[in-house]
Amino acid sequence: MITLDPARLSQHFDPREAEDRWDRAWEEWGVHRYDEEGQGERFVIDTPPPTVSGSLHVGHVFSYTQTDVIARHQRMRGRNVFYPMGWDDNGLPTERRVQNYFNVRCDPSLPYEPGLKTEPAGEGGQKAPPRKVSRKNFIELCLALTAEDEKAFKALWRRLGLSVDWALEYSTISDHARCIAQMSFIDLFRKGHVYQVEAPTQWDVDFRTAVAQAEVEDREQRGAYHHLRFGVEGGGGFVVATTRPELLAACVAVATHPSDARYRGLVGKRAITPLFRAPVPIFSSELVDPEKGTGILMVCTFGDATDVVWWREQGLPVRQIVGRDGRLLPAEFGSGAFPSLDAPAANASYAPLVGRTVKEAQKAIVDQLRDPTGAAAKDAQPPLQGDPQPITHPVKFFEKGDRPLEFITTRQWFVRILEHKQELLDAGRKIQWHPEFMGARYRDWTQNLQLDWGISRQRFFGVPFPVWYPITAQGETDFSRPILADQASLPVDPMSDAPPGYPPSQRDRPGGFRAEADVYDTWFTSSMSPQIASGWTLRPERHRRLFPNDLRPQSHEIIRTWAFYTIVKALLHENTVPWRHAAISGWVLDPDRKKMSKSKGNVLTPMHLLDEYGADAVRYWSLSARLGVDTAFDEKVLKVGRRLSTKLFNVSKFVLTQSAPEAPITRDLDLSFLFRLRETVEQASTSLDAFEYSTALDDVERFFWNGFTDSYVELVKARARSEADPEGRGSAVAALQLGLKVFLRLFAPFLPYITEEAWSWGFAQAEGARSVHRAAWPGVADFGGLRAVEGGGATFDAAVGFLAAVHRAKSQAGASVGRHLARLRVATSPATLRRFECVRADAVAAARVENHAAESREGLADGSFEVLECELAEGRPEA
RNA sequence: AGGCGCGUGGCUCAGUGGUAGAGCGCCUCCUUGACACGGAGGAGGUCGGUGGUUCAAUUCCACCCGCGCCUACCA
Repeated sequence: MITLDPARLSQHFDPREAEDRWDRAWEEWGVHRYDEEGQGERFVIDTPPPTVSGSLHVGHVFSYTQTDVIARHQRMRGRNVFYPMGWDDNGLPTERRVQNYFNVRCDPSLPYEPGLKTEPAGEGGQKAPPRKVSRKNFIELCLALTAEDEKAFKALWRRLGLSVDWALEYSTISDHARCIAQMSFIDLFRKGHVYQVEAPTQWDVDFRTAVAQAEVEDREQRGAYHHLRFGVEGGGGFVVATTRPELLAACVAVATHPSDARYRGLVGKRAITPLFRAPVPIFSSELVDPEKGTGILMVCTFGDATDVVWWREQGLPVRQIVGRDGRLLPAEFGSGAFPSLDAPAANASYAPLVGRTVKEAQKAIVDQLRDPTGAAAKDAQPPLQGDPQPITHPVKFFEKGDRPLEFITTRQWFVRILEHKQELLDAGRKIQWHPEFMGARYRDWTQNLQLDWGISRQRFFGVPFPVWYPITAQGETDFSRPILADQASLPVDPMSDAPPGYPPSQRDRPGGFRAEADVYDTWFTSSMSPQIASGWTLRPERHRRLFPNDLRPQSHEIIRTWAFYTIVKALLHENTVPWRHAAISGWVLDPDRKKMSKSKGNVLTPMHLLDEYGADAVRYWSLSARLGVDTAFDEKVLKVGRRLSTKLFNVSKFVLTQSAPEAPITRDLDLSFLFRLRETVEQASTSLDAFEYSTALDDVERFFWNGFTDSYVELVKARARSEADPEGRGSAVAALQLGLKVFLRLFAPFLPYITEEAWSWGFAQAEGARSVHRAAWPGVADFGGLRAVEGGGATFDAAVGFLAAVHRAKSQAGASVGRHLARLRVATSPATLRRFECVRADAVAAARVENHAAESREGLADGSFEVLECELAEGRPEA
């Protein structure tokens, strides 16, 4: 029996101080440590490595807490929990942040400057032109800044009480992760799952890199149909509608629908473009929509994805006029690539466009098109018919980009995924999604795949391909015979390391080698998070124990990227699924139910919330939301969490300061309360096993509040202090302590700080578990040996119902709860009356009734009491 | 345009084939010995709309409306 001296306990709980103290204790004690040697059942979590260059967001707190509660519960269940934390630091977001933070740009042609000094650009620093730095200097800046960013994230995670095993921390740019990611490529290459090809690729002109289908999003943009009059060889003309007149010089064909009578006569002839007077074939295609525009359109290099399809199907030439920087390239009309019936005029028209951005070029060419001298049809009408007709239409953007994507022909590496669609769909069905409907997101995405996975990025801060190419004696790079790194030499940087069998001096020389300059798509590396954590080929035994993982938690917007690619890798490398369960968290919306985003300026940062309400309260808010449900941020819920935490503090103080001789639990009220508590334990356990933590929290909280603090504690208070009834007192105090001991453990995964604090006051020592987070999850062991009680929980309910009726009567009489009643007569159902007899003494004492009578009446609901007569006692007699 | 999710008291959200639930907010009352960072009581909803199935629908089905997301649409 634990008995504390009330004077030793502080008046209030100070979350700030306690959080710091317990965080340090947990780390010191190794409470969250995975046991490498442990033989017991494991529970392996594949934690999302956050992009550290992104800003801290309440959404982070929200979803990571939802994972943590599962980790903590599993640990208390006795599982050997593997809960790592990674940082996703490589990739464009970091490069962009470094560019802005230091006002620098990477120029790979520059030499490395050792000891380069850079200052944060500050607020007004953007006005100066960016400083060009070498690739190596740029990467150093990225590493330095991400190291700082990781510190901020880690501080938040620790403050929040995530039970991560920090010994398992990793970052996706580390040597270890590079090694795994390069191994991944080598394995895919050997199995024939990757290929490279020179092909039109969606290209961001600002970042100057290719992007994958998954990174592309549509944005509604203002545009305009420009009606351009084309000529036809042998006479006549027609009008196309285009939103991209600036691509006129890149026009390679004209297309119409086979059933469109208006243009049927044109098919097979050649059209003449205005201004440039290029003869281009007219063909028909089912892909043309006769209802759209004028039903006849120009095909360019490359206006959109359909242009790419036609280029392939029709064997059209390439007239690439948009460069990698989004500006128009020089072109010589009259040459082979750019035929023209009037080359001098064409070149005169094109010359002013060279070097202009797409947007500028559009403006310039529209002016030219208004001039009748550019007409291709010899009827003296200007090529531009009427004014452009404004429309809004969806345009593809890189999700992190600012200007529309262009299709540009480049050499890229791809992973074959289209041919594995069916296996990928099967894999999705083998994974249990929580909530289940999230599996549909994966299925829909996989079914709709159009392109293989482009993994080349023309960037700097990323994991390089472990690849070189031979240079022929004539000095040509032979991309068809890539040289792969030796597995044993990983990680390699082909820009500084030489390939197997070549001396470094042969770099970029005829007969020598040339490095692959591109780096991986970030997802190529982060899709290996389970393997990075397990060690994969570097630690095969360990990998075998940890993979496939048990749980992948993540949010729904990255199902098509992170979840998808991770499934791809597990399939292609080991022909398995990467995890058994995927738990998909929802989003935090702003109070108006709008998505939080930087551009809207409605993003909430979490630190001040932790300061104001405490980590347990912030966790409570996160855990009140069900998996997969988008939740509006609501500060009220934080207040509720803080109140719950306070209540736990106070009731723990009360329970542990009661004193009684060690005694068995014998009284019906006590046993009946414990009966109900046991039911709550069972419900919570079932819910948590199904990752339905919010239901568990709700059930536990409800019974804690209504059943324990408001009812049971009040009902036994008198007996717990009784001098006259030592047995009853012993039973009461023992039941109070058992109740508290169970509640602290039930709440521990949700509110780790306050529960640890209260646990430490006595149970830690008494139970031989110094941390509540390593104590056994409540179960049969706690309730074994207790006598079965007549009526089960209904006996407890009868006492609660009686107390509620008395409270109601007192309130209606304008009296306080503590006011004594001189006389009370109540009625209840016969069954409830019978049960009430067992708890009558406690109930009457708690209600402070001097003379009472209880009678039975048919027709009343079980558990409820009706007050028939009630008389307040005069004044306040001594208790 | 298709798919998915959501629509329950002022707010945020649970829930269920059988007379509607919680917390917050609001109103009234209470400083009692764990707790005023509290406690007791109360008011407040025809569960988005219309049909259908059923003895019975907020719950199941169909359609519609509104919101959100995903996918498609780029001439």
